[in-house]
Amino acid sequence: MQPKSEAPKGRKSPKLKRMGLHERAAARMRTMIIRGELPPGSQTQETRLSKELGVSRTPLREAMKVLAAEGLIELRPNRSPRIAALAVDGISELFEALAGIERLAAELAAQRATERDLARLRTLQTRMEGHHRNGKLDDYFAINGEIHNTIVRMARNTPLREAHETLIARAERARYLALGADRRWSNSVDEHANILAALEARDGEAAGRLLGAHVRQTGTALLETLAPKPKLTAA
Amino acid sequence: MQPKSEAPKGRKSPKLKRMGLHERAAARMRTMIIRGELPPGSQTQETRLSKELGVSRTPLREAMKVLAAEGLIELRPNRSPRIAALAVDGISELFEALAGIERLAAELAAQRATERDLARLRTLQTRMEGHHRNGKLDDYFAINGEIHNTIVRMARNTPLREAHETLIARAERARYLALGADRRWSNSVDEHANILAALEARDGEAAGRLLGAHVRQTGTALLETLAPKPKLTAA
DNA sequence: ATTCTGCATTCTGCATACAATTTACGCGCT
DNA sequence: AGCGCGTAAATTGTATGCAGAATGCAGAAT
Repeated sequence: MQPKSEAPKGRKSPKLKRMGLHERAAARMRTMIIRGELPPGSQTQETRLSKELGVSRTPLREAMKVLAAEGLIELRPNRSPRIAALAVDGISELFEALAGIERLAAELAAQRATERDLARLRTLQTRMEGHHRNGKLDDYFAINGEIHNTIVRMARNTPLREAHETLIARAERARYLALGADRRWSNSVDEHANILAALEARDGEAAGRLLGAHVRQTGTALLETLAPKPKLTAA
Repeated sequence: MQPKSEAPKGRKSPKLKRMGLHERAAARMRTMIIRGELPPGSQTQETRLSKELGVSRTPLREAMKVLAAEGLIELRPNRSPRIAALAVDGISELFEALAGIERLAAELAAQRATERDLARLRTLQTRMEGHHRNGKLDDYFAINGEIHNTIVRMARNTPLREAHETLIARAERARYLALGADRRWSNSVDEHANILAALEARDGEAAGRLLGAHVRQTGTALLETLAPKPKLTAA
């Protein structure tokens, strides 16, 4: 991941103008993979995809390398790239790693957060609670993710943030499968409130412990909704 | 994620034969960057490098994307890629993140290590102590790194292992600068012994704490030897 | 003397063409 | 009929050519 670039994920960013073709191809493929339009385990043909995306094979291949580094696709020599499978084991490991990273981030954030950071976090929390009350699922999820990203940024550690970003990309994918099946809104809101309180108290150990547990629970909840159909373990 | 773990990083792998050109270019550039043959902050020209490596620009550009994802080079639109600078801040953050990851790995490893894992670790520790007594610096470092990697693998968490790998690549680079300036051999050996003991006792908290502290100390020791010449902060 | 402007050069970005490797199919053999 | 082999089609990997952007330089205007 490029250390400097602000939003390489192209998440509805207003300035899509100044993006190279391979970046746009990568962004497009990312969302396609996350949304399941490219099913896990399926094979991709360069010529077909390049026509579909309206670019030539050269930038497409470059995009493939990027996505492979993010763990979204799997590259084999002289063979068609495969969309990475999303096995249950993989999801479990993924959220475990994510929980560990965010725990560390929270510990550091508790030490380094500025008042401005905390204010921003409070604002987000308030907004999220609003969306929670109004039942606005999409907005709720968006703010929720932003809170996690904000905490990670508050840790003021670039490599950590980058590692987090790549893991988040994969997690989004799993989350999309359980689309809105997250029935633990209330728990989640409360947990966020507790984490915020710990950060404000500069209690890094507690903040880390709470955030880690929160992420782990999110993962297990997600796994439970996916449990009835574990067919995702593509060969 | 991927059930069958392979070694896409091609770290001096014995079977270099079946590697694509872009992989070989990436591997070659990796070592060049780690060894400082491509100085931090310097710019790379595609045509020049492609001639130097004996490949065309296409696979070289693909290799660039991979290295950028690993954080070793920095890509700017329509500009020459730059070898990532190694600022003091960056090194500090890097080892901080690395310490966090390895702490988590040790905690998990304490739960999941098989007897075989522990036996392997004991063997490595013995060998390392041997190299330590004989003053064999290179071998010592090799075994040392292998111990860390082994502990991370013992955590049985693929995403975590992958994140660790990319961070290690950058750390190797910093370590190369302080080449052998690590005067804390004895400390390091003892610390490793304590970590091993904690793992054998299945005490995850202690193992994590010890390993994290160990990595942090390695980082600070490295920074101290680099302190007199902080010129590495390329613009 | 300095700065702005326009042009020429150089380099990146992309597309296309070519080579190598894999996969598919059909023929012949057992 | 089943299996193995060889050839052809398809697909990935690599090289090259061309267009657009950035950089450097020269000259003119202030």
